[in-house]
Amino acid sequence: MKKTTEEDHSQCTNLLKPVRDSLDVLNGKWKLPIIISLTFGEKRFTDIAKDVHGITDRMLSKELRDLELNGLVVRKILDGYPVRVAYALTPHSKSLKTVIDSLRNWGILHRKKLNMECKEKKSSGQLIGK
Amino acid sequence: MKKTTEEDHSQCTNLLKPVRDSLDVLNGKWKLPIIISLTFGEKRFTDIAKDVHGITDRMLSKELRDLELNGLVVRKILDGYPVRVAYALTPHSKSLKTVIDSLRNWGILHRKKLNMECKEKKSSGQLIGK
DNA sequence: TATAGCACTATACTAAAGTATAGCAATAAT
DNA sequence: ATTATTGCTATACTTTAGTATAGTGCTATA
Repeated sequence: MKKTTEEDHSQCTNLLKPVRDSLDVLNGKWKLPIIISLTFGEKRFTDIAKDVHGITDRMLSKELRDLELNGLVVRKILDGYPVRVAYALTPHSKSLKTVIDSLRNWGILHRKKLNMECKEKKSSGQLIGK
Repeated sequence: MKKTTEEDHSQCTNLLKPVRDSLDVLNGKWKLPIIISLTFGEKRFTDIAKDVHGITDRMLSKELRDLELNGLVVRKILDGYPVRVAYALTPHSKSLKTVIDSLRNWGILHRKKLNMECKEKKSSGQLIGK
């Protein structure tokens, strides 16, 4: 193994910095799922909740506020009585498409790998606990 | 706004499921940064710590263990005295490259956007507080 | 002999993320 | 008249993530 150089380190920092900027905005269990739900068109609170299985109202409410503050979601008040609300993506959050696609593809790959390992263990009798 | 259909919902679920699989493995502030550090070659504990600015030894130790369990990192014991350890990516974690690239690109875009907003506010005198 | 590096672990703590449960004001449907 | 729906908020809580600080046994270097 060759020694880590200053050169390597600054190259690494260059890649790291923008990735961390992304992670700061997208962190947590729910933000990307909410955005994904909205990629299929603007939706109401309860419709998002139905898509994003397992989220509580409190979390959905909080995360939508966070996303709005970061300019990733807009809250639209639909005119008419009673007042209804819809959430939609912004052009900025639409640019997350490639991020979402790459995570989707990797997720599929990862699950495939897990299944393969599971089969291997079964056939060699190693399947003991977690 | 058209009503959310069953069709839409199952399409959404299809996209959501693998993304959540990815997020489950990659969640938190440190996992991707650690992996990024290792994309520049296998490294020792303290070298990773230098790249991933701000991480504590405890976190690094814990996250490396997690990543190892999930098959994203291998721990190599280098022979010789004193015993030295190096961490390296696996083929599986190398397949995260597209994920990392897309996050990097989006991070750059996001920061550009923030800077623009900041300038706008300055020029219209709205820069108050956070 | 002293100091620093390596690869950690231990203990104790704070802060943030997330859950559970309930309620509310308005309207719509039965 | 009753119940359900919508889009939330409030309170209280648990769990997980992350920080701070110290220490260990070893070796290499000055």
